[in-house]
Amino acid sequence: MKAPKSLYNLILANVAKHIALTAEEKKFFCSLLRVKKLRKRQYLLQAGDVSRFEQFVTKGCLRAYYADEQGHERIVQFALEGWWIGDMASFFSGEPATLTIEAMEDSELFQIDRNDFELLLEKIPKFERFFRILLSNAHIAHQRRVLSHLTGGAQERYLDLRTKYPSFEQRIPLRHIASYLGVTPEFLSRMRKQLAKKK
Amino acid sequence: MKAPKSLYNLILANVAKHIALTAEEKKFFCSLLRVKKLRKRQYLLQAGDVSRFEQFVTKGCLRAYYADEQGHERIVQFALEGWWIGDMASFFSGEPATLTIEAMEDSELFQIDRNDFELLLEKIPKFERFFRILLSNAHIAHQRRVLSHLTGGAQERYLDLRTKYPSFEQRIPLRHIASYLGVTPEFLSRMRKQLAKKK
DNA sequence: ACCTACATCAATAAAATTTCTTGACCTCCT
DNA sequence: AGGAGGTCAAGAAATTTTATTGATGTAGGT
Repeated sequence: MKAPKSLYNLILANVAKHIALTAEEKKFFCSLLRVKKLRKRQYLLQAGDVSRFEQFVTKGCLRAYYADEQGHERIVQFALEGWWIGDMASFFSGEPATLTIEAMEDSELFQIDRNDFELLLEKIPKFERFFRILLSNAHIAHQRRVLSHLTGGAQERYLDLRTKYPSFEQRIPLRHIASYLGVTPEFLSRMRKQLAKKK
Repeated sequence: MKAPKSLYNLILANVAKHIALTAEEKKFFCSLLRVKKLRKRQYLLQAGDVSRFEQFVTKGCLRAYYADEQGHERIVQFALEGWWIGDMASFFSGEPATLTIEAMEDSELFQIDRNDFELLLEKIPKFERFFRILLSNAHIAHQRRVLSHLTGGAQERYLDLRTKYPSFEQRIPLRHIASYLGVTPEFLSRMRKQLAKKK
């Protein structure tokens, strides 16, 4: 270990939500993690590069987005402390990433490398379960998002986001929230004004 | 070719300063180049990563520096349009880079990859000469810099820089110039005040 | 034909960040 | 003792990034 203990506690607590590890196992797991620091606006991953890591955020705040040729960005995920983020597709397949991941604040992450990841699953099969749960949660959340786009209006999505993640508004620039919601920053700005009036 | 012709002209002109190429050779050379775009503050290379490319700046402005553990940066090179930049040590040896290279403006580069570089030298041996000249120029400049540190004061170095590269002051933040000169930004600021008074 | 829900573009305002300058006070060298 | 230069803290200035607003447009639903 070469990171302060408290950081490991954060990720261990995250793991403990789904599987129970022995002291030995915890130690082994932590030994596979490496710390990565990013400055604000720095890319963790750029579309086109291969993603060799999955990561867990211990500090800061990142966004993952697809960018089309015209430079239009569609944000698909935010990640704050305690969240996992990465381009799974590229990580597992070894193909170039389609996602770009960028730090929105100075951030710190734990990274686990593709090989160590395999090693981990081999040594501690319980992690299969852990990552399955992670993935399935992500999948469910994704489905919900798609659904909300099909059924509801932007205002509804905005309110949902606000109640579900109240901290976002304080930490994430509005234009990024707009991109996440699938509207323009201008429109989000107007929506907020509306809502403020009503109350 | 997939970049506008004028960009190729810039790099071809640079090459032509030292060696003459046939149309065929030019075409081959250009075919090995790939375009890389960087946003302001983005790293081209981070200390610790392996540098797989050498690059030629077609737009923007970058700096290369060593950072010590305390985060102190010592700038060793600036590169504007028409300059080559990279961590040769890492490029040739395959060892992790000790230099960090960062864009100071949104920038565009041509990159040539290690393998293609070898290929180039093999196919067009004239490039041996070209890169030798490049290297030796860099070497000479480096020697001069060391010398100026041993003999002269900071003011002298500053004035030299200003006459040699007048454009620097307009494009490069003073604190970077200070770092390049080996003084603190505060001290540089005072030196400038002094000089302004005298004239 | 007329809403509603949203987009675009341009201008401006407001906030945040980065850069530069200054003052006060060291230190080392000769 | 004086010159060359450093550190730290505070402000001022410049630049960049974000957010807001107004004007105007479009597509789909009723």
